[in-house]
Amino acid sequence: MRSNRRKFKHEPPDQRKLELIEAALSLISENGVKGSTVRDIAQRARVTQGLIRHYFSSKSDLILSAYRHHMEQMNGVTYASASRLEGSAKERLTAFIRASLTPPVVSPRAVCLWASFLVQLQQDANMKKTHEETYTEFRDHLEDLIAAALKETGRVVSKDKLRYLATACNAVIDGLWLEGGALPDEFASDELPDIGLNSIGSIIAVDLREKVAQP
Amino acid sequence: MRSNRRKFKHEPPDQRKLELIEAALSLISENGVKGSTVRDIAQRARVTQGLIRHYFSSKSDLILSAYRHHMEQMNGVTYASASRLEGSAKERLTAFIRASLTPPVVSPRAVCLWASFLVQLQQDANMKKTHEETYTEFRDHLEDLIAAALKETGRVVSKDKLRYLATACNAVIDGLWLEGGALPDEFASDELPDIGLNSIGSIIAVDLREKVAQP
DNA sequence: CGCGTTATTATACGTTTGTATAATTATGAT
DNA sequence: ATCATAATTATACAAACGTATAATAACGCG
Repeated sequence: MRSNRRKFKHEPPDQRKLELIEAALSLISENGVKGSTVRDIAQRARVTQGLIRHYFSSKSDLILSAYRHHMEQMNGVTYASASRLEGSAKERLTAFIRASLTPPVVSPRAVCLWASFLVQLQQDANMKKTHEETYTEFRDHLEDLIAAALKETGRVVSKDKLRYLATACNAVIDGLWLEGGALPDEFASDELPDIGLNSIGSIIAVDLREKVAQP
Repeated sequence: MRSNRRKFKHEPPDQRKLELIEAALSLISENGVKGSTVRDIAQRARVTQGLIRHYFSSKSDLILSAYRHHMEQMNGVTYASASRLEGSAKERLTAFIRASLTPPVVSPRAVCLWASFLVQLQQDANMKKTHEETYTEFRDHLEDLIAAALKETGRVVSKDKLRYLATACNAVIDGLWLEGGALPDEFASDELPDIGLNSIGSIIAVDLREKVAQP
């Protein structure tokens, strides 16, 4: 009897794992975590469902891996923008804000993923831990950049005041990020970073507006 | 033979319906939409699951009703704060921002509900319509208040500039709302409206501070 | 080429889910 | 008190779900 079995290729384990994670993320952004079944995820990755159990001990294990991967990617993009610059503290802060308010960080996908994962955070202690780590990391990074930018202009602020400013700036970034991702058609391509730089500039009293190229 | 059947009381239909909606909302804020089964919802409302089908044609009908109820309530609280004031435009804008950044609008429950519903918006056309209506309503309300406050100080801005300012202010409110709800322990009771009033005041160049408050 | 290993497919199982329908109880009008 | 009606409970069912296990095909190594 002829075999009806699907043909398949052995992929390097890390690559297959990544494919499953990518399939999971794209589906979760569309249907949420509970709305993304292991069968759906396997189908999108073009494998059969049993394979998921071969690479991940359970569905929630896959979800956690996908969450970590996504957060690392988002934060990575943002941090890289600020750290590869050799310029002034003000320029690094500007680059950081700009990266936070530009695709791929700002995107419907990212907002939907954030919303989908939020529900799980309440129930999965491992995810909650990952969340707190990445959030604190981002917030401290922003606080350092603000402190450096203020110092650069000769200003010294108390620890409390610095925390206050970082919280406000962080909220502005989050808000713009949220709106930009939730309503992608409402904003012109440069509008979001523009609003962000102006607003944060107002809050910390540092002019972050980027000048037109000098003659 | 003695009946094992549960005793029950007839409730006024509207009240029972509201109880089911409240049970649904509280459960959705904990477990998401897909994570809240009709059995769970019925149990929290202390009725049996069949009753849900008696009041709602399907689960998604109940979800839509719950979403509408929640949004009306949130917007209602905010609008009431600004409209019952007879004071200046600046005072009304301040009250509006303050209400948007104070419980019950700011709360873990509200943020979780927002996140849970966001996923459904992509798939349910009725919910999407309700969403766009309530969002536009809020945003226009804010824009009107900003316009009035600017006019009060003798300033006139273009339509585009006004839209720009409203978008930025809206984003600040959203961001602070998000952070306040997601991290309720990070903020002292008056910190959130304080940051909001300062930041928005900076953006539109109107001093909204009610007292000497900045640390 | 043959062979062990493991990546992959295929099938099966028990539970939960939304929905449908039947059976009963409470309530208000007569 | 009785009766009709609406509210509520109880039960049933097919589909979908996460998980477990068995079968097979691809691959690297001798």
